Amino acid sequence: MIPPLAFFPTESHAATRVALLDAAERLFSKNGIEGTSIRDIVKEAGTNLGAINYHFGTKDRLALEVFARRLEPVNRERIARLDALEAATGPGKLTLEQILDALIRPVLEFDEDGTKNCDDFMRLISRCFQEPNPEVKRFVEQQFAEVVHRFDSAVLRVMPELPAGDLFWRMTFLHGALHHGLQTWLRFDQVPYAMLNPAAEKPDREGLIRRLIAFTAAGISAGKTSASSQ
Amino acid sequence: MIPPLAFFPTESHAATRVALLDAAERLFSKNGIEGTSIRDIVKEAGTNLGAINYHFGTKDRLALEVFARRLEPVNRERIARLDALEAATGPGKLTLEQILDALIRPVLEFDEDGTKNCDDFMRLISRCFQEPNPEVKRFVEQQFAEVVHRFDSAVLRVMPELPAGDLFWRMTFLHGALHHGLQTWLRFDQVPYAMLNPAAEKPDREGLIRRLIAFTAAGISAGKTSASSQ
DNA sequence: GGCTAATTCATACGTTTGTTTGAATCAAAC
DNA sequence: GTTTGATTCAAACAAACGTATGAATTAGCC
Repeated sequence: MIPPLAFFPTESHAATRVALLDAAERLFSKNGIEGTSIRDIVKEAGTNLGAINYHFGTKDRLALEVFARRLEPVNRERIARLDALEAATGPGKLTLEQILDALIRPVLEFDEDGTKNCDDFMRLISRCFQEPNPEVKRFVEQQFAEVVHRFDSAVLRVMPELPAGDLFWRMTFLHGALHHGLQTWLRFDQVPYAMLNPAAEKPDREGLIRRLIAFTAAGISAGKTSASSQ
Repeated sequence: MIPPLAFFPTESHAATRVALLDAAERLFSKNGIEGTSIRDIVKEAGTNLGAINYHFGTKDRLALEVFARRLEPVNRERIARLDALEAATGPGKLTLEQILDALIRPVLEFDEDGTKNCDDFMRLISRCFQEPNPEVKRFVEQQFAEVVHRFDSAVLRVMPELPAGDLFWRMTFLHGALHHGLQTWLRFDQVPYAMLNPAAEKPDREGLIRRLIAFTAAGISAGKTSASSQ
């Protein structure tokens, strides 16, 4: 019998389905997609091998849904915050820090609505750009393209003197800093060069956001005679 | 017969050995370690399955040597350049940009002595922090710890007013920007949001280095009243 | 040429992989 | 209480996996 595969997250019509997604998310974030077998997943989810075939068909589609389930809400939230910002203050009146806050904060805060397992997915986010799985990669990059386009425009409006070619690379560096910083923050207690460094401290979530914004805002406005704020 | 496994790169006593390393490097960078089978590797290297057992024993040790072969020279070069810099000008007289140049340039330039396949390994570098293989991970982080320690001290000397806790995170962001930027630069022609953005251009190697240094130097000296140079 | 050690090769072993199947179980409707 | 459709389960499939083995082949030295 052909599994009833609605293309994307229809509804969590079965608890088994979300248990599988959670288990896969946790194991993928630890061992990667290729490094996780569907037997590991069903064992962690406390169910059976056939459940994967029934709910997702193949491992590849399961992987795709693992990413889609989290990535879509995060990116929707990013754009929604930017919209709200531009609606509240005039589009030209924004500060760079406000824009970066809308871009960065949803990635670290998207468990506010009660979503659990957010740590596991945050680990996944920083990994998703190097995922070799072609379906997953295409989805991630397509999602990403939309966010980049919106935020590029917003930054350009508050920094009209910045060449667009420069902006592309600075936004690329920003995302690298964001993902690697997030990864290091989440695994702080297991990162040897963090443990060995007595001066290194793990800030709370808000502290990390503040540091990220300070660093990337300065990087994006590099070359200007003075930092954009403070 | 037990394979003659000297612990680390003894000498490339056999052409087959380096052919295997090259092939593994290329395939690992494309598909990850778990996503690459040793059968793929020996096929790419034009040799036989037994060759891996003979030269490396196991796949895990092959993976370790793939990383060690390139990472050690790169990190040696980074520290050597910093040493040379501090020897030439007094340790206190350095600029932040000079220090970052010593940190960033060797990653992008380490094929000067004729090492080929450098592109493949550059792709690997940006991936090595999320490698689940425990032996590889331990090696990478240990290598990294030494570099971080040396460069943290150097930066602190030119920016004595920067709290050491801030420095740790800013250097973390720097490495994220470096690796993700490198990854994007190498795959520029395949990155959809780069192709779709008419303003995005792929600079030459020197241009990428210049942009990276400008961005990270500004980020590290964020909060100061004026940018450190230019 | 003949001996020795190093290297390559074809082949096989036991596991684990993703996927499939068909029967068992469950929930709700009639 | 029986029927129906959805869901779970144990079992099995072929294929691919990492590893091991022993015979061929090669290269260097006497």
